[in-house]
Amino acid sequence: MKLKKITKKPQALGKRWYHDACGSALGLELLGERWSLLIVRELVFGGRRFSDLRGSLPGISANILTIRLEGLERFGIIRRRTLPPPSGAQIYELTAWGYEAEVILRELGRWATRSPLHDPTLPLSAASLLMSFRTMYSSKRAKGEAATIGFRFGADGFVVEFDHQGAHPKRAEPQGCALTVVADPTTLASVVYGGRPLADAEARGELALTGDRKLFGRFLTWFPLPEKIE
Amino acid sequence: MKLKKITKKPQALGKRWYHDACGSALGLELLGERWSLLIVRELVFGGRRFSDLRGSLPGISANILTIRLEGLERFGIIRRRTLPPPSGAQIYELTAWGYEAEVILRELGRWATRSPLHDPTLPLSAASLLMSFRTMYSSKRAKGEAATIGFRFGADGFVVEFDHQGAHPKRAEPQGCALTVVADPTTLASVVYGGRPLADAEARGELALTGDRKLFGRFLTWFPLPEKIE
DNA sequence: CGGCATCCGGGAAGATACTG
DNA sequence: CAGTATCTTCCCGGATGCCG
Repeated sequence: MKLKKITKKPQALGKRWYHDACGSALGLELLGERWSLLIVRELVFGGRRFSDLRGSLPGISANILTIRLEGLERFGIIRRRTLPPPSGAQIYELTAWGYEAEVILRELGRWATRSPLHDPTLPLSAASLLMSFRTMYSSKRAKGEAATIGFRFGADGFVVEFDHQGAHPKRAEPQGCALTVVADPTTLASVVYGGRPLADAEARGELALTGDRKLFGRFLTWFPLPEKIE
Repeated sequence: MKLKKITKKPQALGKRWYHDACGSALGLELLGERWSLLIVRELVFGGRRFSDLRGSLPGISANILTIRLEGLERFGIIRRRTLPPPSGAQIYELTAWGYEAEVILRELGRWATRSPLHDPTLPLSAASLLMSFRTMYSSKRAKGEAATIGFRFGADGFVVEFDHQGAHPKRAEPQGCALTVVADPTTLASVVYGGRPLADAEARGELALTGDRKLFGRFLTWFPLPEKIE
C-alpha cells in the first residue's frame, strides 16, 4: 500500500501566475481558469453534487472538474459538505464570499449578450436561465407587477419572485404558484429570448403551462436583451 | 519567398468551445482566455502600442500577445489603428463595446481583493492603479471634497478628477494641478493600500509630491479596501 | 453510482531567437 | 519597434479503472 502522494499541486500558485498586484489579476488567478466561473454559476442557487455539475457543464471531464473543485475549495470560494443521513451524499456549495462572485457573472453575461455571436437558442442549464432572469429582468418593463412564478426543469423545481427590486429565484417546489411552467431550460430560453412562439413549443409538448396563462404573456416581456453592438 | 500561411486560427471558435447559450459562457469565450482581460485593462485609459502592452503585462510573450490581439480584434473588442504621421505608430484601442467591459474588471477586482491572497505591495501597472482608484474610491470617505490630482508614472502623465460621482482618470499632462504625485505605480500603491509611510517612500526618492501636501494626506483616506473574508 | 487517480494525445502557453 | 518562427513545457480533454 502506497502512502498518498503529497506532490499534488491542484492548480495555479505554482508557475503560471500573473505577477501583478491588481485585484483583477488576482481575480483571474482565482476564477480565471477554464470552467471555474461556470462551476460557480451552477452553484449560485444552492449546493450541487459532483454529477449534477458534470451534467450541467456539457463537455467538462471528470478529472478537470475534480481539479477545479479542489482549487475553488482551497481558495475559499466553495466548500464541501456531506449531507446528513440517509442521503449521505456529498455536495459542493458556495461560501458567503463565493456567492458574491455572482455579480461578476452577471456583468460578464450582460456585456457578452451584446455580441453578435450570442445565440439564445443554444442549450443552457437551469442555473444559467435563472441567472439570466436575475440579470435581464426589468421592473420597469414589468410595470411594478409583483408575481411569483414556478418552474419545473426536469427534476429541479424553482420558485421565482418578481418585484420592483428584481427577480429572486430559489430552489423550491412550484406548488401553489399562480403560474407554473414546465419545460426544459433551453426551450424556455428560446421562447423568452429567441422569440419562438409559445404555441409552437406547446404543440410539440416541450412546454406546459399551469395556471394564469395571461401572466405568462406578460412575463415574456420582462426581459429585454441589451442592444447588439454596431 | 513564401506566401503568407492562411491556416492560422487565431483563437477559440475552433474546438474548445463551451456549448452553452448562457451569456456568461459567451463572455468567457470572448474574454476568458489567459491575458485577454488584462489586455483590456491596459487599454481602458486609451490606446497603447504593442510594446507598451508587453511592458505592462509582466510575463506575456510576444506571440501570445499577437494572438490575443488578433482574437480581441476579431470579436470587435479592440481595433487597430495607425497614428497619423509623423508618429505613424500602430496602436490598439478599445471599441465602444470594449470599454464597457471595464465594469467586469471592476467587479472582478473588487471581489478578489477580499481574498487573503491579495497583496497590494506586488508590482502593478499604471492602468491597474488608476482602475483601482475608480473601483475603490469612496466619495463618502472624501466627504464630498472635489479635487483634481496629477500623477506622473515614468513617461505617462495622468490627471484624475475626484468628485461626488467618482474618480475620473484621463491621460494628460499633470500641470497646473493643485497636487502632483511622481512615483512608480507600485510605490504609490504600497502607500495608498499597503500602509507604507509616505516619509519612507519620499526619503528613498521613490515618490515626490508637488503642491498641496495636505491634500495628499486626505487623498490617502479615500480608498477603503473591502473587508477580508472570514 | 460518486469521487478520484492515471495514462495518453493534442493543443495552448512560455521562452528564445530572429527578421524587416 | 513590431511582430514572426520554432521549440519546449504544461494544461486540457477523453478514456479507463479503482474503491467506497
